[in-house]
Amino acid sequence: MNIKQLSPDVSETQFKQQIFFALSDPGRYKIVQMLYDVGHEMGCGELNQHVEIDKSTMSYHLRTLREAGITTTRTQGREKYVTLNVAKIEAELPGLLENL
Amino acid sequence: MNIKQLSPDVSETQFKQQIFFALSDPGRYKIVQMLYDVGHEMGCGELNQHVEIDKSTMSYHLRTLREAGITTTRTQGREKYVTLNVAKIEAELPGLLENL
DNA sequence: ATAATTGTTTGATATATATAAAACTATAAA
DNA sequence: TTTATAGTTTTATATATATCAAACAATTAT
Repeated sequence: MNIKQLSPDVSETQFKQQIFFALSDPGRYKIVQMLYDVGHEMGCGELNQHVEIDKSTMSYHLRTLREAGITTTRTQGREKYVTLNVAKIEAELPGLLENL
Repeated sequence: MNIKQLSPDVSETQFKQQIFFALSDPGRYKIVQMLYDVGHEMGCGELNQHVEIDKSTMSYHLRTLREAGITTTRTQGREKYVTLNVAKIEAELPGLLENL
């Protein structure tokens, strides 16, 4: 039994709770699911084609995910590409993503 | 590849999202964690000793969990006992509980 | 019967959240 | 340089959520 099981770090628990919060919303759930399924980064516009929500709402959800450390964003020209931080999520909640 | 992976049932996704919602709150997170760790039903009062929140707030959270199908409640006399529906949760999100 | 207990419900309240329109920023195209 | 595109931020709004005090219901103890 490792130390993590005896007393999980507050920030670890916090990250888990942020993941749970993110996945409790249908829009964000679809975004995360989509990103995981395609297995690579996606442009915001591309994402928007698959998850039909207003662009400002999409931006709001993407910011939530980004600020929680669940995704990472890369800018190229005027487009932005979103990546799901799979390894980071798997480190805390192994097997979660594949069961969405 | 089974049918579930191709098109997960709406209600399954809904149940998952309810679990995520439940776990996004610190109080409910602790309740679920405690119930999982002890491995058997707990009295509400007993739970309240371990998770320090107002009794009415506790009741509110327990109702949320119960109505989401995450827990089951049994009444005996004037006391109530709460059980975590481990099998049901594991069926949708295997490995989740052990990683809280 | 009266009092103590166990837990729920109601009411009030403060805060958080999701949504979308409109204005805005930055880059690329014409 | 003007226009179009991609995405963000602001503003407004409606709804959801968490919290606790107080009243309540039900059971058990005195």
